[in-house]
Amino acid sequence: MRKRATIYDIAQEAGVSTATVTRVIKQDPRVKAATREKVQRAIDANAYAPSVTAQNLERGSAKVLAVVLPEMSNLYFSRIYNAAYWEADANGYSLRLFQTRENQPISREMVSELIRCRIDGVLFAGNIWSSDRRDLNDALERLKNYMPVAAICPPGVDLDCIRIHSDLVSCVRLPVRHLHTLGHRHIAFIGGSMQTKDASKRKYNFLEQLRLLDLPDDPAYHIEAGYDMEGGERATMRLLSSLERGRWPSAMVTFNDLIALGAMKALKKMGLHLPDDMAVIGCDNQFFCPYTDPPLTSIDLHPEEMAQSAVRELLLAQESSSQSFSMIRDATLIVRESCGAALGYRKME
Amino acid sequence: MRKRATIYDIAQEAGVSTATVTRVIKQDPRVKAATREKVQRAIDANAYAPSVTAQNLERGSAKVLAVVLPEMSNLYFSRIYNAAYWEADANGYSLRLFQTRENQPISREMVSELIRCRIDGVLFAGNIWSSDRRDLNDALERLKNYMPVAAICPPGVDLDCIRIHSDLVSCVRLPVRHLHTLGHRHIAFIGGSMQTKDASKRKYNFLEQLRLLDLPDDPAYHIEAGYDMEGGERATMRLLSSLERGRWPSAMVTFNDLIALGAMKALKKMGLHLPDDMAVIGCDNQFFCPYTDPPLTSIDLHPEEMAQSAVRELLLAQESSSQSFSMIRDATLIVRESCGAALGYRKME
DNA sequence: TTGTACGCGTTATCAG
DNA sequence: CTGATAACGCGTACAA
Repeated sequence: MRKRATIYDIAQEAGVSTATVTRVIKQDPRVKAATREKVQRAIDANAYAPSVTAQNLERGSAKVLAVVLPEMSNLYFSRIYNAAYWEADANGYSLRLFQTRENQPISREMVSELIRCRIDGVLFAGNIWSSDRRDLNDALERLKNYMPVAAICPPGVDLDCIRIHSDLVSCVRLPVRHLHTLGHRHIAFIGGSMQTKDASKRKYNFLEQLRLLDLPDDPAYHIEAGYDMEGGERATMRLLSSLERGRWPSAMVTFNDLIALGAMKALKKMGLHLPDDMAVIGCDNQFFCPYTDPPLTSIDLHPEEMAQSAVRELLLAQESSSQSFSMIRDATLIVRESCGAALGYRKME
Repeated sequence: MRKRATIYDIAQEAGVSTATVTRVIKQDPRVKAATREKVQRAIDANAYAPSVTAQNLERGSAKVLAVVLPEMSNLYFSRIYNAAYWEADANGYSLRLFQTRENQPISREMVSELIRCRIDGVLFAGNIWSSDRRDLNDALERLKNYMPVAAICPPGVDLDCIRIHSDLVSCVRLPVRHLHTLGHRHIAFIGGSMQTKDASKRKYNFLEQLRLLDLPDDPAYHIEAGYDMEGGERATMRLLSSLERGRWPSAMVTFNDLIALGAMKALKKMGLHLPDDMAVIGCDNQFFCPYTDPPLTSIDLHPEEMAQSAVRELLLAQESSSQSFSMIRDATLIVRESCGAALGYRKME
């Protein structure tokens, strides 16, 4: 491992001052061609590159944004990360990822770490909103003293920071209306876990939609399912086995595509055929949706755009210090074949 | 945005020197209880936390590892990242992700950036090995002057760095033997793109296996497919439509699970039924494998363990400067139902 | 037990 | 056009 050359070494070797070396590097025009060349030679000879750490200290900022996410098992989060990464990159910032341990919300240590690292702005996403409101607000208040804070969160979360909301109304209205149009009247909601703000919001909106469309609401039709395939599979088995066949719903709206995947497996195991015997709608429009059998109709929440906006606002907030901002990106229904719509089905009851 | 307190502010407020403040923070026992308390109060009052940037400058290292990956669309890479993240974390290091643009290999700028940031060790993964060997070696040589370098790469890559090899022999031998055992004789290989070291290695090993098992080798049976579902779907259509029905293979080994997903869709579109009409084996054992229809038999390359080893060796190499190391983690066949094995099928010809 | 003074590698300011 | 020098925030000898 070679010893790193410093700006002093270069200055000495070129017989100039450090200031001149900096000027050469910064392409400052007011430096004699001969001098420039001398310095450049020394730089090349030593493969010299200024230390970012020292630059950061001098500048008083490392030009780093942070994104705090629950462990990136779910592709939804890597989409957020990716979009944020390139948006930061485009603005000359780098992005550091902080992962929270297994469903643990933000810890005090993580907040400290964020502050100690002199992060220039932080974006939160994922279900950290379920944690104790007091703790969360404390953490936020502490952070806000030092950096702009943004969150991708359900609408109505009363956090005092830049809020980018996913459209949890459309997110459930769209599928319900779609199913209604196709003639379905008995629709189930297979959701996350209801302690979560996100899931409970969706369930609330779901019931609201049923009411609006004058559809029957059977309490047995909304059921917790966690956030992954296993959860979806189990929840579906539970739902169907707890009801006699005649009371089965004819369609299911799921919290996300992973749950839908599990649900579809359960349905197949029960001998049901999609979309004839059961319609299914997922959420997140993940990469595998076109490749399930049948291809899964889903909702796109546009996480990339949300992340991009978040980063932009974070960067803006650094100067204008307008810490308050709130926007909502509406959801889009992507119709495939898991409800039969693309096939021209129409449910008759 | 509050002005950050520095160690000077604290020292002044507590009426002591900066050295004492440091001692209190570092829990140095040789400091009078009264003084300690005074200082601690000042620290708390200002929510003071030492600047990591300054610490880094002083220490001469930021305790950062880097991992260079092609854009994380493929879950395979997030598994690597995640494992590396926690292993680094457990050792007091943080992990920075550098993504290469759309199939571009390592750029000169990225190498410079790595050096400028005083990264303490870098891990490469993904198909950057296809790039011009000269460029790659230059980049590596340059990097190795400043930090240990590790790579997760196909066996036989003659890179002079810490090499963690995925087992590209077992990775294709296992599926071929499995299929052979089940009575298949006409096996196709739907692979990445053959300019890639990885894919061409696998194809080579695939042919080797056919020879060993005395199976017929039809050139029409190996076909490029890229790396995603679309590629797999197209390749499969191409394969089948170019052959009259009698010459169709009875089984397909695919480069990865995404390709398998696409292939399964194509097969269904052609009216083929799995596993009766065609057996399929994927690679990577991704999360959705148990949820395809039928559940997809796949190979686990154990990317997590490879990443973990890589990080460990990187950390070790910092001191011992033993830059050369090479290990191989063998692959595991995960049998599900896409070949009928779990169902007790046996092909008769 | 505590304080002084310097180094870490840059950049910016001000003088020349 | 170029060179000293202070500052960035912290840790650490060394001294007291």
